[in-house]
Amino acid sequence: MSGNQKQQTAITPTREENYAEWYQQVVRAGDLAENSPVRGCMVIKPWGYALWENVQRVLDGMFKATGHRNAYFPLFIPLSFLEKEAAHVDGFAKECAVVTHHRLKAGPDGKLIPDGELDEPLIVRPTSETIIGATFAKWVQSYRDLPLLINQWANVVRWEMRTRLFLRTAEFLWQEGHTAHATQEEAVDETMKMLRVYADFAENWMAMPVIQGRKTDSERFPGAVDTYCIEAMMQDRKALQAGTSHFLGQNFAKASEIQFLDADGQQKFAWTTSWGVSTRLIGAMIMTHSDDDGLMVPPRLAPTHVVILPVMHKPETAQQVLDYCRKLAEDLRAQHFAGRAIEVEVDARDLRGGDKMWQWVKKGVPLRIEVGPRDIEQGAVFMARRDRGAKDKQAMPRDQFVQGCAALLQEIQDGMFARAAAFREQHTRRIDTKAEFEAFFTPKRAGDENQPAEIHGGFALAHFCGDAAVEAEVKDRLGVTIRCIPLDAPEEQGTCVITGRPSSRRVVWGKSY
RNA sequence: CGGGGUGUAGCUCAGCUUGGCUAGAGCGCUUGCUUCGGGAGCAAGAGGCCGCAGGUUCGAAUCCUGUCACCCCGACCA
Repeated sequence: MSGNQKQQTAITPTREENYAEWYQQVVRAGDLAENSPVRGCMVIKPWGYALWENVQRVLDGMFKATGHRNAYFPLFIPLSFLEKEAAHVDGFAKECAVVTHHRLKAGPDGKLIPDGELDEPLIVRPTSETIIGATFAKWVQSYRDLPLLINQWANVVRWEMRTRLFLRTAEFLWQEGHTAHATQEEAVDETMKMLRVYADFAENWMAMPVIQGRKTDSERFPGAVDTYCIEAMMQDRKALQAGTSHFLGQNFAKASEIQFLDADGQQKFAWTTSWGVSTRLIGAMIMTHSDDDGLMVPPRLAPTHVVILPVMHKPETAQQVLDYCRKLAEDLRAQHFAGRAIEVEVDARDLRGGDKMWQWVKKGVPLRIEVGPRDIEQGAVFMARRDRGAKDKQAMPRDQFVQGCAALLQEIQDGMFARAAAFREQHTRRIDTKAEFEAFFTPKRAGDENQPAEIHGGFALAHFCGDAAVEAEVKDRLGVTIRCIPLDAPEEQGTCVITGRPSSRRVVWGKSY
């Protein structure tokens, strides 16, 4: 062992030491993504993209099962489309990438300069309500054309000032559902149905507990009547909005003239919804589950469930070990978990064992199996779980492992959810006084006041009088916002934690991403 | 767009204040030996127009001017 102190964790700094930097290092160590030459845009690497593909696969199945069909709309949107809905313009105008030319020509110094100015500039979609609305207007003529249930998988661009891999990038991948309905009731039902789909996905696939709720007016999607969301608590106790579902009323239908002739012979505007989740979910997954040894992938979304590490440093047994591992992989692949064959990788790369093992730890693969000559003699495997310590390994009979693998994966999945739920529970507090509320969100500076804001706070369940000015003041002063008004919040008479005015329901307050 | 900062090897950086041998370190990479149910040791090696363009000078990574890019702190945000 070297003179340097042995590294205690695979990731430095730890979450406690510097949470933001820890996050960056987990992304890097997990080989998920990296920054690109284009400011604010990321390169998603194979392991990170495989996670996204699993998110896509599962969600796409859920969308299809609820009657939606995929389609694809243009990346470019005529500038005039954005102008059609006033609130929508306000919300997005400041972060639009604009295309003004369609050609390049060589300048005098050999540099390329834009040429061929467009009559009407195009914006790169920050979201597609307007272009899809214009299309729906053509598709919808009669009540028989409704409901129209469309989803698209796409990239969008929002020219953000500050970006962080997966959490906020200038370009990101997402899905956006857009639906049109004959009645308000139907559209509201759709909005809520898709919110539940997201909550189901977050909890049962990502192992991430979420609060379903409605946004206050100030946090609402530009142009929507109501915005609903799922909010999750990250390990720094900040809230992350992981998905949104909007009831758009007739706002966009009127802006885009989505009209139909109803059964009663009346010409009516449709009622529309939109809903989306993005690659931000990968960021949510990272910050919900990872530890100071790196990523921990929920088994049901893992690109690889089991990695087999052959111990082959003795040439005379190497082939035998490799054969045993390949056969083991084959037997495992015949098993099923969460609707697909168990994914197994035999890592026979010519690397030293420790390096290899730590790479997989940092990528968060749920199960690692080490197989050497000794195990083969005993018909055993040496098994390590990602949700336990990296050195915590146990020998078990090979066949028992194969038979029990799927159950073990589900056990890990359940354990991850339980751990995240307990964490959220631990940092959620019912608060009734202004003093306690402010103390909850004011970082205690232990000793060193130069220290960046340490991890503190969480979710405060407190009454709110509904005054947007109060909400703005709290945001300004404490950096705390109302994450949502929980759908399951019971009626409860109380007084606003800030103003003392009467309130009938607690809302969720927190700092957010 | 306001305030601050940085550009030197694949990565993280030292060197610059006070100009001067062949531009350095750690990690990573390649090769060999020894280790190895564990992120090992020793040795050798590859890799740089010192962001770019001018200028001052016998001589510039270092000083001057310009320029470009990026980072951090604010306002905005899935």
